[in-house]
Amino acid sequence: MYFSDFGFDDDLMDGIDAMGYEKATPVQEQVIPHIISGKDIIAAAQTGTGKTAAFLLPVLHRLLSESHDHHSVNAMIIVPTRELATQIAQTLEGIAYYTTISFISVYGGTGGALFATERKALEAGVDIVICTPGRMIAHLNMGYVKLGGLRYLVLDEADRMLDMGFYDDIVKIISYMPPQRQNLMFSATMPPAIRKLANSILVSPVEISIAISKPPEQIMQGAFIVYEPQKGPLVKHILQQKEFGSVIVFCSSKLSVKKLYEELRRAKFAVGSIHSDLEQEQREQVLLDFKSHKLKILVATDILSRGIDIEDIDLVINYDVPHDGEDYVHRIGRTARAASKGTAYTFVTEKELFKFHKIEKLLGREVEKLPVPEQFGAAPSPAAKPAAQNGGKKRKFKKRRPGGKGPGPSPAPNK
DNA sequence: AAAAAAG
Repeated sequence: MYFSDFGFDDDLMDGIDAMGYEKATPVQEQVIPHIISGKDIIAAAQTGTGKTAAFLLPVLHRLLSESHDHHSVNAMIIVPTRELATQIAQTLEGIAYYTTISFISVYGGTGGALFATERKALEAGVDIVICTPGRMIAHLNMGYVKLGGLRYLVLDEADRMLDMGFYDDIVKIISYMPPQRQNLMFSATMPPAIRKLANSILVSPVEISIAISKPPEQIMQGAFIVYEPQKGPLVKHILQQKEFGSVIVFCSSKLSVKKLYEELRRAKFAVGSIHSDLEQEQREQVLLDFKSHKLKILVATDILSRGIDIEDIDLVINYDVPHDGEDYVHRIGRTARAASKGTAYTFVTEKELFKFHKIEKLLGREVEKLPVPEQFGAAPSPAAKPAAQNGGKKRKFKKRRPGGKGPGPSPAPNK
């Protein structure tokens, strides 16, 4: 199906053409007609599937083809991270270029001048607002936000937002909205908490499921089973191979990001880092530098694992094993965008083997174990299971009581 | 079990 088949507004079509969009993705094909017909939607869809345009285009089309209140916010898109808000605003800027639609992104970490600009827009009315929850609540608390004409609510990365503890914030923001509105909810996964949220805000929604929780086939996945001290030298070794262009190295904590960033910086790599301890201005600058290839390597927390679409990343390194399979899929999905090829390496220490096996289970296949180059010394055996191999080290798990009954675990004593 | 988000 082509975008010209949806009957979009002419000015909107000009923007679509200018962006080079031609064929609709499966998500777009399924979601757009329902949104145009006014239905509430709950969609299981991952990033990189064209999800953003799937909700932006029909909402824009409806705003353009129906009369709406110019002295109110008309559509609100709530997202989990500031970077995602910025990215959606950029996409919107492109496709709405030839239209009269006004929009603003509203998120924290920015100074007084920007806050005042946000306030003006929210007070005077703006067609589309893209926001993170905290900053929106700050504005709502001041009482000047005009939501009387709000007719569209989009919750993007809903599962992520709940993970981050935004449930109450979302409910609070919605409590300011008129009940007559169209609700669109997008989530990579559909755990019970998402169902609950959906039940409480969606009205007889159409359910759409496209996402299979699997990474694209064209990503070459590999894992290095290593000892912790081997990680630093190994990552430098890989980064020195000149065949890679842009690389993202994911760590599972801010501390780990900071340490690795310092180590790579001292080794004279063109490296940047991004995590929530940085000033918003730095976060944005680093991302710009990375996108413009001034920085070839970006060390990041999971702040970048979801939703962020950066072109030409050909290698993702998981310096730490991600906390769950979903995070893994999202992280490595940063590479091989738009059907290009990509490589994803994961460093797995003995401690993380169990976690990694769980991820492989979710993937439904084993990730190839790559040999650690000899110069880094002996590595743990890939077959090692934390419980099976403890080469002389202290046993970490509890000994079964001698009189213990049956094969089941004995009750753990309260320590 | 960690990240992110309001100052």
